[in-house]
Amino acid sequence: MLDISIFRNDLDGAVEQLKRRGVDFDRVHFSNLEAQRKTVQVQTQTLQAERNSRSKGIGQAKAKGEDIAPLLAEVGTLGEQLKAAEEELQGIQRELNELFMGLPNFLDESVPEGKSEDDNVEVRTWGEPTSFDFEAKDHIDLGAQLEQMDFDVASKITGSRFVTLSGPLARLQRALTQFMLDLHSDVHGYSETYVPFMVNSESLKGTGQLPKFEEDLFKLSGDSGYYLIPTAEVPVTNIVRDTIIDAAKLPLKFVAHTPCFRSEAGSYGRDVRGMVRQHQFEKVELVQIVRPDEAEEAHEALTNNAEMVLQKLGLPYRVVVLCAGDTGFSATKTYDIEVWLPGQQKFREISSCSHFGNFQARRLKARWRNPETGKPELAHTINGSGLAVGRTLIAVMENYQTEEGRIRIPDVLKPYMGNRELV
RNA sequence: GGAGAGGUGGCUGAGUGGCCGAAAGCGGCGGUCUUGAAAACCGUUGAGGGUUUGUCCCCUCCGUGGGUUCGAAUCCCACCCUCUCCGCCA
Repeated sequence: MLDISIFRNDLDGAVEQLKRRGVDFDRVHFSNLEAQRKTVQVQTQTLQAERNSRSKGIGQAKAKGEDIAPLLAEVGTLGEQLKAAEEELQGIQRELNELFMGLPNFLDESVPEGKSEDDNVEVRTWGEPTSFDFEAKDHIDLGAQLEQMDFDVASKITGSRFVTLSGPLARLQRALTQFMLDLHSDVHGYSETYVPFMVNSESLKGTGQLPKFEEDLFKLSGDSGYYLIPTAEVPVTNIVRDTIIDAAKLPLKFVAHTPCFRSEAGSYGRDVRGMVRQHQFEKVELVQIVRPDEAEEAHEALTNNAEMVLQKLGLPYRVVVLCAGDTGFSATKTYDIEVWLPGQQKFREISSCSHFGNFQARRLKARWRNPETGKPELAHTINGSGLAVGRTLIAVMENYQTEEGRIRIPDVLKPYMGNRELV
């Protein structure tokens, strides 16, 4: 959530910021609401103060054994007035809160202008697109030929956008997961974390998926109100919800492997074939909770941590910075890492590394105690995939395929694959 | 699923209608002492918001949401969560 005081102090600037995101902020509506809030809040608090002092007076009179009947009569309709004022204030505050919960984060100055993913800006590339002296297949054909990847069986079991893996290919996915977890925990200093795969709505509000993006989520039936997680970001970041973190403990660095569940509402017709876009996929997620003054550096570092997975695997990729129109709701700046997929002759997103500033922290009430001021201040949150395992599996298959349709196993994965050479 | 206990400040834990934003202890911070540290002693120490820049005043917060009352941490109702015992179970 954005800081409402920015809107109070510099409405023009705030409106301008939102315009970059294509949000047309209704400043008249806001100003009216805010003026009402001010009036009603002062009125409410005045009435509360009066109630408090009169009640105190009655208590003291009673203690002295005086007659309190006249005092009680004086209170009169104060209670009713107060109740009415409190209800009005509550209504206004609810409206303001709803308004602000629906506003996206301000963008970082360095985010390029633009409307769609076509306007994202390449920051760097690593490696050269893999070339073959034969006709390269995509992962769908490779998986089918190996008879270790089956979309038809999955659609029988469940429906579209699911897959089954079997044999060495299933193990390869597990190997990738293990490799990523080990790299991030042993080398990059993240703390391995296991979390629930279902979360309550408070957690989803905290990280920004709710209230605006409910249609992207799978909600469980029954009374629990729980949702399947769309990313480990939700449970992991919510570890620090409603906490004040000791400055000495920062930065907090978590790595978690979870399945992710997404309804993919609105993506009908996109990537319908293959494993690129599924309702369920595996992901290794990196999350950092940091001091504001270290956030930008941490965002770069986290992105590099994710890139390192691809470098170790020898998979060519590029990094792009998302433009204004493509940057997600809660993020102030996002780098996407895109891996080269020979089957599509394209770079495809395999990781999204975002800096949220204090946007999530304000919703989460995630704070740290600044030793300089002694006061709690909002932390900054950063996260990124390190990496999307399913898509990494695809990338390995397509980039490491042989003419016979087998998959060579990257060196770093061999220990996890019983030292075999080929799938 | 059945029975019971409990949710209070960074932590432990008192508090059953007004003197309670809340005892005490621990922890933290500052100081005295010390070559330094520890110990001891003294002081200090919750969060959020309004108003205002007069740092004086005011408001809210004792799991959450309602209710009773002039007045609620304290009484009533609902819900959530934690723990213990029994049953069941991966």
